[in-house]
Amino acid sequence: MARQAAVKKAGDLRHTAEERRTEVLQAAVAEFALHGLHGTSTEMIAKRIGISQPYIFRLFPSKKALFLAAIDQCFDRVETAFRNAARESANPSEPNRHATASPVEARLHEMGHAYLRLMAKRELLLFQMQAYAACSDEDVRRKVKLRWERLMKVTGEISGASGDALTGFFARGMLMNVLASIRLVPEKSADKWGHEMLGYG
Amino acid sequence: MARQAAVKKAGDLRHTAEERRTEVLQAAVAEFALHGLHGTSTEMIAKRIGISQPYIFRLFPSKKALFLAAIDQCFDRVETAFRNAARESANPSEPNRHATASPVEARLHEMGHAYLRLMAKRELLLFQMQAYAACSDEDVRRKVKLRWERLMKVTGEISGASGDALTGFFARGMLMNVLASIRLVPEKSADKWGHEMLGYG
DNA sequence: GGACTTAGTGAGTAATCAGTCATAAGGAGG
DNA sequence: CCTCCTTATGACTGATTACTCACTAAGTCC
Repeated sequence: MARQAAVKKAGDLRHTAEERRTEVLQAAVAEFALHGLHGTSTEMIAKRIGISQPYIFRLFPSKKALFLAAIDQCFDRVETAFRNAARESANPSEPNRHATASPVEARLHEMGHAYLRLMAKRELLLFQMQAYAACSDEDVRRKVKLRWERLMKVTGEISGASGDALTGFFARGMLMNVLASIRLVPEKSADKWGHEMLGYG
Repeated sequence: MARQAAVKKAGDLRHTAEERRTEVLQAAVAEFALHGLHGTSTEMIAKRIGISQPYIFRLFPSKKALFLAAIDQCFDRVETAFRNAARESANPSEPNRHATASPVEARLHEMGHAYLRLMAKRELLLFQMQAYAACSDEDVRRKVKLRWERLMKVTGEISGASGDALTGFFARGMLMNVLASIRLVPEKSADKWGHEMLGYG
């Protein structure tokens, strides 16, 4: 707060390292999503938020470390969205949509919608594909594998689903990822299509 | 034939441009699968088959053109495998495995197995992921989209499946791709797991 | 054996890259 | 005012890149 009391020359401010780190991370997700680990230069990331390229290396030890942090952020966002969706489906703020569905189905339904909303921005969607593609790198693979295991466990726990229902849920999600990556589905009808795809039309 | 009559000093032979092109294409699939479009240098590809790096550019106009050719080859192999599988399931050389299944189910079953066999080599599997990841490039995206549309059409035609059955078939395939990419599944039980995953256990 | 075509390479180029380092400059506390 | 810490950059480096070009040599036809 003391810092905020100082006069603000717009855009001239210095930020804390922590603020910058999150900025860089966000920019990194955006750039990595478009061009992948090897196709993205640290300069691209720096330019996106208007800092110098060397400063990236003060905030992250290497480009790969930044990529790994981006993976964590990506999975965190999915996990959070799933938790919120499951919580929302607990107190039915949306009445009479699927009165006949079981609680488990209702939660999966809500989580499917949450996933669609998250991926509609395309940034997370494309970054996810880049993360899978970069899995020939052992560090990347380890991290992605770890987060997948955790996501499946968490998803099973909070939805109550298991076995075929859970597998089917993730399977439809992955197909959606691919088809959305290549824009096989007309943009305009993506919403409707997504809901049908996920089996909750 | 006239060419073959000449004395062969092992390894000293010159090949036709066409032979080299297929060699290069094969090497390209292997390298691109591991390191992606941007992570693979033309030198890596050249070294793999023991030719000079500049010669690549006599056989293909650019690195991207080579990548696009690799995409075609990848989808061709899947398509061929599917066609063969459907043909095989027509004359039941394997009796009494699923006597109760409908012809459509039997064909999908056989095609699922064929896909597992193809992907077991991991080369096509990983290259596929690289192709999806490279879809921010418009030329790549166009080609992948085209081949996907064609693959879905062909698959529907030769299997007789449609709607949910077809969607489910591809969805399970994509989930398998991802989980196999990150080796989430223990290598030893991959076969059994794959069959269960595809719903034909 | 000589002329012509085709396979194949060595040497280079201009550009780009991740990462380093010395140093500037903003702000807080005295 | 001065001191000290942190934010931030400019200038650089050695390595790597896709791609070009002039050239060699192998094989073919007459």
